[in-house]
Amino acid sequence: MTEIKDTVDEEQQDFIREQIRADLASGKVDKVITRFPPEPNGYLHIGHVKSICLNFGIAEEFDGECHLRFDDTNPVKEDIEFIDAIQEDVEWLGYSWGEKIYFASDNFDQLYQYAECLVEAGLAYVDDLTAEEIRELRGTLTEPGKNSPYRDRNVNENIDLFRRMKAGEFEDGSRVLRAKIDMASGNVNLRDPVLYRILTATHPRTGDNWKIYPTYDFAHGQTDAIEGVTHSLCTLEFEDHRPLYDWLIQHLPVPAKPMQYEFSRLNLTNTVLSKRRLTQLTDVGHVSGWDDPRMPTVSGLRRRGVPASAIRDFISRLAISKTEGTVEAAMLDHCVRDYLNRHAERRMGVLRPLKLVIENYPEDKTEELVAVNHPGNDSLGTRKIPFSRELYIEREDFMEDPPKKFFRLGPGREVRLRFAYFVTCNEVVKDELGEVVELRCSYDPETKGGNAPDGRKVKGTIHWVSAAHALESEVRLYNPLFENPKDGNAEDYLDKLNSDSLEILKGCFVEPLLSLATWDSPVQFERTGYFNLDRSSNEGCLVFNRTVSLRDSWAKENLKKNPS
RNA sequence: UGGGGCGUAGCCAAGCGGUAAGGCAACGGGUUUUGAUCCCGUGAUCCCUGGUUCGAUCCCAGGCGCCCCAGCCA
Repeated sequence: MTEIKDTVDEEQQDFIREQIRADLASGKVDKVITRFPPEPNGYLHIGHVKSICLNFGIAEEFDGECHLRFDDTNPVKEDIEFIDAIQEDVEWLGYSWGEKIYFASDNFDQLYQYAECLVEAGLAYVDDLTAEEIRELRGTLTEPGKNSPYRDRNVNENIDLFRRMKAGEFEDGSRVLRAKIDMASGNVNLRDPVLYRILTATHPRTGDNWKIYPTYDFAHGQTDAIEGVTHSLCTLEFEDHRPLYDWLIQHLPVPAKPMQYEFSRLNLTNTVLSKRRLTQLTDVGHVSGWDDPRMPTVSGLRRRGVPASAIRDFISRLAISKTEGTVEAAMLDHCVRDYLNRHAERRMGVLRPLKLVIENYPEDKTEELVAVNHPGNDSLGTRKIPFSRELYIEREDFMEDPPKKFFRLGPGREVRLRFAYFVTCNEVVKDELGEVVELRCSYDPETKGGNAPDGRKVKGTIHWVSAAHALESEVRLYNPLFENPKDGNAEDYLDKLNSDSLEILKGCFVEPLLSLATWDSPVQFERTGYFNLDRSSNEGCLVFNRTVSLRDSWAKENLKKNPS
């Protein structure tokens, strides 16, 4: 291990940055303004992080700014809880939005004025059709739509009706404001899209002031323009909306002409990244909440112990492109391990304990052995670990009838206890069921620290914990939400959930120093994985989350030999 | 003959007419008081077919495949 480096930021190149460089060079824009526009109807997930890193990242790189903007145009779905959670997540990821947080709802007055402009210009009309009727007249993907009978109302009548919609004179759903574009367009978004609808709901910010709310299409581009956004970056599914985005900007007296560019969203294997589905998982109770450590949400990853830097590193290895693909979860795991390997201090913890008694070690003796906190980074120092006659080792580090290539403990075999002594197994104690319950061993006092003066080598080194000093704790192991890489996208994804996604281990033992653990101080339990303290932990019962396991080529080889 | 996109190794991708970067995964090997880390090594007739060109992953034409759109969701 040579240097500790969290991010490697070379000049990133992608078609969006290329476009920005060109716009800057040509003088089309002199300051880049982007925006991250979440709708506060759910928690942020790692897919959103791609957009966050892109938008905030570009602002940093080009010395511009990125607005955190809540796209709060639909009060029936949105909630203050999500507004707060989203801010916390963006901040935790390491981005700042300056003094001002933007809300689409800040512009409701201006947006309304713009709508009247469109009506005045004869480019929008109030339609009395029901939602079903509108759908029927919209045509299909291969057949053109038909004009609404209300399409040719005169300007005065439209203005009057629109104002009365605003005044709350009409029922929900009874009327909408539509743009007058082209019912025969091949692009369905241009077949007189709805701009305003009547909604009776209390808005998180504007309360009951408004009876009508702008749709995404009407609010988004105009809000971009009002805020001075220069590059409005969104995902591929909005590509079809760009003509409408441009049409509105072109026909309205907006202060700027933002441009929309689309990139592909992030898809990850073995999980699900659809907000609708994540909402369902939490609502139905398949997981404990939005921050369940199995969730691909920012809060879930955080609770699981994934550092923000690792997430950002992962995103930075992704490319911004227009090709839709699915990134393997192994890529994320790699980034998490890479960061944690460099930063996490090492500790010892025994997940599935097996008692080991050193018969030639004094009953009343306790030694303090020195262990390094990080094998590749001396600056992290050392610590002392108590050692005594009775220890716990990992059950899987002992085999009664071990194969040749098994380097660990077995009857008559000698191994090294990490940072301690060489120990040899003399006797295996079993209970009445024939299960191994204890190992009787002897140690070599000459091997203190782990080296034999006579040059004798052992092939295996195992971790341990002193029985009298260890802290009992609970350890939670997490596995993917879906065993099959693609099942998160399956129609019946709920039926395909991995029933082993959470494994709770009780009666684990960890070294005493772990009493100082915190949720944001990741540690490596040597030879097993990276862990952090769960927020449900308390003094009476420590609870650790396994963030990610260590790579295990031994286990992998065994899996190949006897797949089960 | 609806519209809009996309197609480079198992996965993500660079490439912008001069003869296929990089990362992940996988597989070998070395070091190792974590079977971890680290180090070294191994993989492509660029969806197909024609055309333009001295030369095409890149340009043109025609196919094929995949994705998105018919919310008063975003």
